[in-house]
Amino acid sequence: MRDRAEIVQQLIAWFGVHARDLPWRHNDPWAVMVSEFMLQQTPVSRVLPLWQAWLERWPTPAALAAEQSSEAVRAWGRLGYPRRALRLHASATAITERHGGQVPDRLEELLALPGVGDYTAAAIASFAFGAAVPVLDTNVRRVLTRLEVAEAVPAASLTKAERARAQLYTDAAGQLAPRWAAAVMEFGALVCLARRPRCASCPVAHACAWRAAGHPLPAAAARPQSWHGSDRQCRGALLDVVRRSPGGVPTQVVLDSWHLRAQAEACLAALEADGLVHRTADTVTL
DNA sequence: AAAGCGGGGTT
DNA sequence: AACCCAGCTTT
Repeated sequence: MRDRAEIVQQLIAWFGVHARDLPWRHNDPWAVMVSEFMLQQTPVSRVLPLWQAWLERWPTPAALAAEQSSEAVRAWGRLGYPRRALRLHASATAITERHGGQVPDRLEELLALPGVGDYTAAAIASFAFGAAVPVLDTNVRRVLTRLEVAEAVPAASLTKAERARAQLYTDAAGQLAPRWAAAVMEFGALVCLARRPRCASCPVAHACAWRAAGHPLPAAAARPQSWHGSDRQCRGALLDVVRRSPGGVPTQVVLDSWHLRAQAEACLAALEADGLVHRTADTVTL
């Protein structure tokens, strides 16, 4: 019989010893929210310096909402997925207008904010407000899949079974649910690693079905679109040219920064449609 | 369910 | 060169 309460207790104990001292863990809900946006598909090490600069400049949602969204895109720099900057700015505006400038604490209200999905809503509710909700990020999905399903990698998309499983652990944690949420995520990030898990220093190896099965390898994953020459690389290159030129850049300079004219035209149009750049007669601005 | 969206560090 | 990273939105 699986003793989830024991696993919860052991990983919380592990967390007490090994948790990183990440700055957003002892800051206000807005600071937590900014960190969650930046951490979407982005490693902690790259987020740390930008998060600090962002909060010094915009310490509240109202402060960010008072700026043009283009300033948010510029400050986002090369963190990646710049639409996150637009969505964070739009969320700050919504919080200022609809929530009196305070980050909401209910899942339903959080989910209504642009750029906030299931994971981010649960993370803010748990980490900033102490809500007893499952927080299912890529780390937690991997940990629970290995513990109970005996597979190295979770399914491509979140399943009902995973949600139900995560809920069992949250229930088992009781009052310690927020602590559990932080602990199991940290455990996935530091020990139960995707590539080379450190099973020798795992406090719950005794309960791991994947380990018991002999660490079967994952099925070969589908190849993503190659980066070199992709629209994503093109968009990033074009946006970087615009971002580094206060006051705007001639359209021709932007287009000439990419080696394929047709692709550059299409990507610039897409960036404009996304609201990441704006075009006047013959110049491009943020 | 699958595709599109960034960028950089690690292996 | 492939893999990975505190995902969200649209189709």
